[in-house]
Amino acid sequence: MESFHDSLPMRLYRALDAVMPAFRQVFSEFGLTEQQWRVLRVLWERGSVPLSSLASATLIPAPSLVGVVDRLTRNGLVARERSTGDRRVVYIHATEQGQSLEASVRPRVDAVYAQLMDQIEPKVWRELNISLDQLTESLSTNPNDDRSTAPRTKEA
Amino acid sequence: MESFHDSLPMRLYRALDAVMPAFRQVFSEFGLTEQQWRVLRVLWERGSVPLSSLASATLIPAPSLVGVVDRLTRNGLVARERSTGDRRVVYIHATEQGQSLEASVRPRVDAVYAQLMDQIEPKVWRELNISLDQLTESLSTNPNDDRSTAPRTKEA
DNA sequence: ACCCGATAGTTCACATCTGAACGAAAAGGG
DNA sequence: CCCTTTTCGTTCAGATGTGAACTATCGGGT
Repeated sequence: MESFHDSLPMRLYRALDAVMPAFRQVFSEFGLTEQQWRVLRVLWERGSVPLSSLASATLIPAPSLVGVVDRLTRNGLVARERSTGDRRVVYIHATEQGQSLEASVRPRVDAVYAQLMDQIEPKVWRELNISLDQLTESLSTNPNDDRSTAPRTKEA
Repeated sequence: MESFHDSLPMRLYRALDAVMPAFRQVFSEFGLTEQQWRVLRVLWERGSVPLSSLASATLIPAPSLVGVVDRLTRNGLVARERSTGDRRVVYIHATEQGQSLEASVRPRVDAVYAQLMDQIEPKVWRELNISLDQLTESLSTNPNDDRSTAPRTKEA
């Protein structure tokens, strides 16, 4: 039997607690929060993105994302623009100022990431990525399957 | 090179997003939040615990934990009691009502956990646990090591 | 006994999460 | 074309996260 301390959720939370502080320190040096950085990171990569897509790409729930975008807008880093086709959709894009921020922040964050990878055995790193993907994949494919009647076979 | 989507933090967040909703649904059936359940879970296991120990055991930062304990106290599930020896320390323990809750909640949560394990290949499950532990271990042991001068050997 | 640095719990300000609800606009069916 | 259902962004209320600061208390050294 498994104790609370060794449960999967606690293991995941501990891993994040070990990984994230180093990144957050860099973010704060540029006046950014973790979520604000995630938003910018996606906008740098994709240009203009509907808010709903931004939510799924950043893993920030929509109600939270509204506030994050509000504050980024107030700071002049991003802007909203309502779609002309589907007027329910709101596109978010980085402003000039938001764009230019990439050149200064990215290298610093990438350095932390490289340093992170350097502290871990490559073998562990690979297995960790694979296991995490398989976990997420398994759960999102068959969330509430009835395993008592269905065969254990993977249908992928 | 690795995209933002495939970075380790995002993988960890996605895993949690896949795992936790099923648990939270059970918690809410009993009027508990995830953090409240974590506190009770530790108190059931250890009896009376100083708030600082409770913080590290539940991975809830102290300032948040104060509020969580406040609300649990208001609901009659836990109680504070100041240590007689070191009067800075505050011990938290479950009340009768808090204790009795275990019998109804634990089985439900354990069932979700069993169902979770059932959706994952045992091999993946084992490797995931091991990898997560090694990651956390590596980062908490040598947070800012200079790997350029030190040998890569593990000192454990 | 007195001073000082460390510790435990707390408070504060601000940002984010969680789940429910809401209004506007679009999509689908009769 | 009207009605119903969905979808998208948003708002709301309550709970939690994050980092700084503050109080009471403890421990060590003098």
